[in-house]
Amino acid sequence: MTTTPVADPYSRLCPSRQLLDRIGDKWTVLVMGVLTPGPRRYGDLARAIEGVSQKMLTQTLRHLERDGLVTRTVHATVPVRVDYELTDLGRSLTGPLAVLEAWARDHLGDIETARASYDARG
Amino acid sequence: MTTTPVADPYSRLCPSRQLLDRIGDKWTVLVMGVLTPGPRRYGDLARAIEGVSQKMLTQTLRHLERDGLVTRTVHATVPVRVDYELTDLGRSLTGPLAVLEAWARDHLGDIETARASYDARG
DNA sequence: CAGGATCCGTCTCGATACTG
DNA sequence: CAGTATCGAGACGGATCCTG
Repeated sequence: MTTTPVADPYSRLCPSRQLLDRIGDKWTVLVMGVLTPGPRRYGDLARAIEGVSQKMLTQTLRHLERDGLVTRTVHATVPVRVDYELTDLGRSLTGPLAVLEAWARDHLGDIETARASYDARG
Repeated sequence: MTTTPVADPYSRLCPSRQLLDRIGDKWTVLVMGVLTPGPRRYGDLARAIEGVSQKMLTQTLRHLERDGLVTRTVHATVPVRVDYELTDLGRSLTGPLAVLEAWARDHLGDIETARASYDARG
């Protein structure tokens, strides 16, 4: 390692930022939440996550699969059946997500309150 | 509590999702990262976070202030001086963020690898 | 059943120019 | 120094139609 340019001190170096780029979209954490208890079929996911379109559900699952967080298994039955399941890597992420969720449960109300009083004043 | 409609089971109920809506944008975690050690001036933030525009830095700080995560203190000197500092609420969030960062440090490489092999095959 | 393809609105973000 | 105002590009997400 003769030349290891640091480049962008923050945008490159901050791992949280890179991670949030991957899980910060609208549906990823919801999908992972449904998959946490165990494998689910495509249709189950679609029904469990109310409001998601097929496009976004599929796109989210593809991204999760691409990043090695979820496996996609096609059963050659009639009709076709596709199961999605968290990988070990995916499961290792549920812990940190639970930490976030716990904080949110405890403090989202505070944010709501702060925002309300901020908006009330100006 | 006679009527407590659950409404959207997931999009409303998932606190992680709501939290990510607030910290999942491009600059928030970076700003909080710089503010974690202690108060910083506007210009310090701008210089520390390379690549951020004044517009986005200001907008991010306003949002953080609005949500009660950061305080903004104007010193009536010449020239003007403005300090930003994490509130107790803001500091309470640095723990969960550190957990995320730790996971990212340990596993972002795995994601990178998975993605590379996924792209290589198709 | 489990998607793929397409169109289109919205919202985020960056660049630029100007101000107390 | 610490912002504000405006404009335009591009990403993100939703609705719809079609397929093996």
